[in-house]
Amino acid sequence: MTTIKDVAQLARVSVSTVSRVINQNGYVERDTYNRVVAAMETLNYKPNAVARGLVIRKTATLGLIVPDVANPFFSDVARGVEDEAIENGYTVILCNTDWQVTREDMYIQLLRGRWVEGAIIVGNRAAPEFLMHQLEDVPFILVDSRPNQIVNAVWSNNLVGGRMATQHLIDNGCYRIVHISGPEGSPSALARREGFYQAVLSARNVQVSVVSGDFRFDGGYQAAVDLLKCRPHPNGIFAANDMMAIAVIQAANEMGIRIPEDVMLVGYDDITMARCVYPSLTTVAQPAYDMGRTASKLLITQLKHGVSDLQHVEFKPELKLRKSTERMS
Amino acid sequence: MTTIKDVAQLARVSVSTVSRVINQNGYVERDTYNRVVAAMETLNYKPNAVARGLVIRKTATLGLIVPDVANPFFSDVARGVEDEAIENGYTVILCNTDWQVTREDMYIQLLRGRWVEGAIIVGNRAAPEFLMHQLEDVPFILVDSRPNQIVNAVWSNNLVGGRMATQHLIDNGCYRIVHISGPEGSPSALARREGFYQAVLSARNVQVSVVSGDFRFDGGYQAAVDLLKCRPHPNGIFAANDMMAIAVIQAANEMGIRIPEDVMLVGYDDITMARCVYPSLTTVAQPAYDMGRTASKLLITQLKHGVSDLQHVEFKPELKLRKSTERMS
DNA sequence: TCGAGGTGTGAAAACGTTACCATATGATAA
DNA sequence: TTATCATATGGTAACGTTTTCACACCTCGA
Repeated sequence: MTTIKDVAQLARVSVSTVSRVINQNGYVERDTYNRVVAAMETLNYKPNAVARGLVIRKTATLGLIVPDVANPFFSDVARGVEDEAIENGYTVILCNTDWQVTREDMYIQLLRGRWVEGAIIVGNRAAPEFLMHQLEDVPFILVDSRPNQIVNAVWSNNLVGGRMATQHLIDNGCYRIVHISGPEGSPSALARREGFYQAVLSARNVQVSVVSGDFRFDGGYQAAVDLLKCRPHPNGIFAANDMMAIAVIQAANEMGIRIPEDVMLVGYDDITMARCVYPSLTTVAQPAYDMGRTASKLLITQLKHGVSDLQHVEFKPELKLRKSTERMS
Repeated sequence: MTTIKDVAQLARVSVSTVSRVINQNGYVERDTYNRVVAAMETLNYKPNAVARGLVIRKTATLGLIVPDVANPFFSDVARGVEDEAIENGYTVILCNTDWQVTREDMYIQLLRGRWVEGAIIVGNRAAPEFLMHQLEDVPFILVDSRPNQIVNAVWSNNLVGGRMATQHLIDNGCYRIVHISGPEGSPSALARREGFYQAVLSARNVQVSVVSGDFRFDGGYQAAVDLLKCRPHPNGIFAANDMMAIAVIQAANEMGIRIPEDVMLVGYDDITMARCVYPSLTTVAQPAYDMGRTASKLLITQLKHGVSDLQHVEFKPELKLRKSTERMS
């Protein structure tokens, strides 16, 4: 490992001078400059960000914590965050919690220990108060969280979304409706389920139940198989996200159950694939990329201009009608 | 920001003692220990990993660079890498290059500057020699790269895979075959294209062409629309990955072109969705999760037991036959 | 000729931590 | 009694940077 000292020695100058060359500040003679640059070149020297960070206490890095990168919604959010960050000279450290609270906590420690300048936490499981305590002086913003009055957040209204999805099933005549819920502890999953309850509560003659999923294909598949084995099986399913909804389609296909004739299906997220499956999936859309981008922008603004007021941005969910709930009459 | 000094002061001990408490080494009296722990608690003290890293030169962190987290293949690799890493006490910093060489380079600098102990680079665009130069003494392993004799690597044989996919189209009677290629600079895309050429070269009476895609849905969609507008349009398409293949399905659906009757289609990767689209997608499977996991394991073994011999692990691609190439006769 | 101010350079003190060495106390063995 | 050893703690030098201060040199105008 070559250090600034080695460079200084080879260039026959002090470390101060090398530092000045690296950071392009202070006076340094043309000749000296060239000598230093040449020395850095021959030694393949790269300044050590760890030591640098220790001194200047700036890292130009943002931390991004997501529950599951393999989920298209979250990876789109991540892309939005990253694009905005890079345009503003920040780099992004992405951490994947796999929906585990312990991993979330671990990565928060990691980020704080690495002195990220700000953090974006998507689908946080820990309470906002706890996060504030953990992150202490690191500004952060939540995405896809529950609305709350304590911290900055970007979210789409999952309560309304869940209600819309469910109401749509009811309006289409479904009367045995099942909700495949997201993982316990996911704020958006919780809100969607609440929306589901709100909708069915005001409906007449509707049998409902909720089974728990995990926002993953496999979990959704398992839930769907169990569900569709029942006699009589539900005639309306609201899956808490598209991955699970697509798993339902898969299971139904294999079991010879027709969608939408035998059972109608609504998903959530409107991932790209929702249009491509057969039958195409009715789903509640939320603008993942924009949400990420917005969160990133808000956080960066705060970093650049100091603390600001509490910022809340809400996106409106939108029901996309497709074949999986089309009436055949 | 509270430091070890603050803790020492509050607990009325020296920083050395606090350090001993934190790292659980050396002698420290029960009473002192408790006092220090209490002090850390009240101050909400978290050791600073930056400073720590500077001294002990170990970070227990791995760097993972992927071209596109939104691509299911890469996110599955990432999950594999991460699961293995965490089981071994490492945390993973994930970086997303968006297929841009500049970002890849930027993140390599970042990782090196942050003193990751090892790096896993997926679908590298830069040459291995360049990476060796850049990363210098940071051990690393390539995933989904070209086979080469210089660095450790885990890959599946994309050449054979590309050949298999193409041969399958030929065997099914396709005679106007188009390959939608992956992004320029992606090693696996390149190999698949070579496999394509090898297969068509040994075939008689086959018209071929190659158009370039980007491994993304949108790029594949655009390519597909252009392609299917031609008269006569191709009757066999080999898309370099499943995302683009699914985009082809989408485009074909919209244009009233039937798959497989009018045009047969093969993808690559066997992502979960490949089974769910209509028609289900014939594709070349590679075990993304296992590849990531293997790479991670290899790297960690090397880190723990010092330099080892050059390690190469090859996975065999496997053709999954589904409806998109089913003969209707 | 002198001082002011711009230019170029180096020494040394931070940053927050760990590791090593020194010192002190008490217990045990010769 | 004295030497040895385990236990407990503090002081201090690193780690690789940046930044501040100090000093030296040069040029220019009065």
